[in-house]
Amino acid sequence: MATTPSKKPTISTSVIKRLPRYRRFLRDLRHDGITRISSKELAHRMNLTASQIRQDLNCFGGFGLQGYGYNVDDLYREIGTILGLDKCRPTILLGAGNLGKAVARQLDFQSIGFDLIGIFDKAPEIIGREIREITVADVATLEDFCKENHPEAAILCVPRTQVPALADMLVEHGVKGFWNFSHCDLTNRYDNIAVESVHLSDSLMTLSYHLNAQQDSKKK
Amino acid sequence: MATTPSKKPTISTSVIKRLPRYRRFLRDLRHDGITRISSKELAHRMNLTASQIRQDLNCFGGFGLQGYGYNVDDLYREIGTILGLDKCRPTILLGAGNLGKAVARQLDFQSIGFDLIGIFDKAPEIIGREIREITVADVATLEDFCKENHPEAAILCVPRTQVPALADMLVEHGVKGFWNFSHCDLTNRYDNIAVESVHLSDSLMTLSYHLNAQQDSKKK
DNA sequence: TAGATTGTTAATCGATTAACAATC
DNA sequence: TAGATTGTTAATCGATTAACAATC
Repeated sequence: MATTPSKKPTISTSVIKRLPRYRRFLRDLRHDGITRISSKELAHRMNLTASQIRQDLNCFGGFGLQGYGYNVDDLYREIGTILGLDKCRPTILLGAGNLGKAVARQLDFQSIGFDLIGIFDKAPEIIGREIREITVADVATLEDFCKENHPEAAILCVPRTQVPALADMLVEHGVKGFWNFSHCDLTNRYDNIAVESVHLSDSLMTLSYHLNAQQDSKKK
Repeated sequence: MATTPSKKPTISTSVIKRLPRYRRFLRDLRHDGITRISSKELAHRMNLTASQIRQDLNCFGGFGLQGYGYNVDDLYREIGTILGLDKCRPTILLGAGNLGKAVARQLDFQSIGFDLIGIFDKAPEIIGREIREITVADVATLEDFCKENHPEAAILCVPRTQVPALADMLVEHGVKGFWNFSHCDLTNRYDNIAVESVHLSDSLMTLSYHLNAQQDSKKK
C-alpha cells in the first residue's frame, strides 16, 4: 500500500545505448544453441571488459549467478523487457518519401514495441499509395486522426521546415516520443518528450573524418 | 624539410560526433545573416556550455578572436575541412533494396566529401535499374569494378549474412571505410579501417526505453 | 583604455576498469 | 569442498565545467 520510496537510479545514456547491442549478441548466442555465458566470454566476443558488462547489467538487477554466469535466454528476454520491446505503442510515420518509405518497410516494428497505425504525407502523388498495408493519408487529416487514435510515438521523415509545427501539434495531442530523421534540432524543445534522432549525414560526416584521420596518420 | 615531431592529439570520439551539429548551427546562423558569434551565445542556442564549445574547437586550432568571438563563416568552413567534406572519395553502395535506394537518393554525397560511383545488388529484379543516374550492377561484377575504380568507401545495405565476405573482399581491394547499415558487427574486425554504423532498430529501441522510463517516472 | 571573450589550465564530475569478498 | 564467476566497492581514467590570465 505505502509507496516505497522508490530508488531513482536514472540510468546513464551510455548504458542504454549499449543494451540493444548486448541483445543482438545474446540473440546470436541463443541461435547458436549456447545457453550460458560468463561476462568474461561475452566481453571477449563484444570487445568490451567483463567489468563493464557486469556494471551495465547490475543497473537493472542481478541477472547472473555466481560461479555460473548468465543464462543467455533469460538475459536476452530481460533486456527486451528493460527496453520495453514487449509494448505495442501506436505509432505514426510522417513523410513517405524515399526515407520514410524505406524505414516503414525495413523495420519490424511489432517486434520492438511499436505498432505502425498511420502514414501521412502532403504530396498528392504519394497520398493514397499503400505501404505495408497502410494507405498513405493526407497530412491535413492528421490532427483528426490523432484525436481518434492517440498515437504515442511519431517518426519524422519530413523536411526540416515542416517539423516544428507538426511536432508541436503532435505533442499537443499526446505524442510522447519522436524518432527524428529530419535535420531539425528537437533536442531540448520539449519537456518530458523523448527524442531519438538519426542524422544520416552527420553519421556519414564522422566516417569522412575518420577516413581523413587515417591518411594523416599514414603521412606521419 | 625536417619532419617536425608532429603532435599527435587523437581527438576523442565525443568531440568528433559533435562537429556536424556545430556545423549545422553555423550554417543556419550564416543563412540568417549572422556573421559573428560568441561561444556563450552559441552554447545558449545549442544547449551546451560555452566551455565545451571552446574546448572542442581548440582541439583543432584557435579559430576565435579574443574579445570578439568566432567568425561564423570561417568557422563553418573550418569545420567542413576538419571533417574532410572537401574531399571526393569514390564510394560504392552495396544493396539497392528499400534502405539502400533511400540512402542513395536522400543524401547529397558530393557536398559531404563522397562520390557515389557504383551501386550493386544481387537480385535480378533490381539489377539494371537506375538510381541517381547510376545503373545497379550485379554484385558478381563488384570485384572487377574495384580493381578498375578503387573505391575508398562502401555503404553496406545488404543483409547481415552477406556482409563479412563482402567486406573482407573490399578491404582486400583497398576500401578504407564502411558506412554500415547492416546488423553485422564490423567493429574491431579490421585494423585501420573506419567503420561507422547506423543501426536503425537499435536507435528505435532506445526511444522505446525512454518512453518506458517516462511512464515509470509518472507512476512514481 | 575598458570591456569582452578567447585559449588554456585547474577542478569537478561521470564513466570505465580493477579488485575482491560473497556465493553458487 | 574447490573452482568459478558474480555483484559491488574502490581506483583510475577521461570528459565536462569552471576559472582566469592573455589579448583583441
